[in-house]
Amino acid sequence: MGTARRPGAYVCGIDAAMDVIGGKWKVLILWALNERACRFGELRRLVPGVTEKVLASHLRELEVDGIVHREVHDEMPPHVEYSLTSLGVSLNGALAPLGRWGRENILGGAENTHHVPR
Amino acid sequence: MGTARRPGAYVCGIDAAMDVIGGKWKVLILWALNERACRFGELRRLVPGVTEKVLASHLRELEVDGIVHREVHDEMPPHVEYSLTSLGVSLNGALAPLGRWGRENILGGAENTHHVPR
DNA sequence: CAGCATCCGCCCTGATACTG
DNA sequence: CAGTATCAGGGCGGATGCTG
Repeated sequence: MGTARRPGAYVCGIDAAMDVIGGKWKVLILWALNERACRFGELRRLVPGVTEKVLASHLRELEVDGIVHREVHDEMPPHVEYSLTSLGVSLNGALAPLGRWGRENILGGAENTHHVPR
Repeated sequence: MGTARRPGAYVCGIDAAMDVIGGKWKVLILWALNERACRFGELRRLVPGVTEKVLASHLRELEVDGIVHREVHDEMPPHVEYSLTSLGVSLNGALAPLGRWGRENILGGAENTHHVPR
């Protein structure tokens, strides 16, 4: 993990993509941001179990990889909004079939069609 | 990683799927087996860089998860063939869009349409 | 509120050697 | 050929505390 690692050593498109989404919580972050832009604290609540440090580092990696856009509003108290770039949106689209597969074959329910749980 | 971990703690289908393909070499193994059934030694050559130990453990996890079928021919010398189950085939299908995304957005070429490189 | 700094620990991964 | 056994290392993730 860590943003554009293995420079050119990718064997196929899938392991290249896996490298981008390979963090423990990244797909959950992607999923959360798919609905709407979020602030840091929101994301922390939407991704249950993640710590501040890991969330911050994952967000930074996703930002460097061009998946996530980070917008700083210069206020007090601080206000930062994270949102998907168009690349992030397309990534999420490419992830959708995998999500469906997991829901149908690992889980079993029909719940959780698209959005992040509460 | 290790086969049906986080019992029921999945938040959505994607992280459930990620848990199945979360090993460092698993998608490459899947990709290789998508073409044809393979013996252990073949896989080792088709997945460049993987060690015997890790390949064996990944294959075992994929087997327990119902993705890979392991068939032992009782001969001398030993002969074991690995192939995808129908679940594995469907997983690979769900992985295809992600592979396309990675190829188009991380790599850049049009090579590597589907099969594992030499 | 949105982080960074530091320390720590575990699990995954890797190298090597050996066996049925 | 197809693994297992053993040992070792590293990197990712986790907990806590502090700052602008």
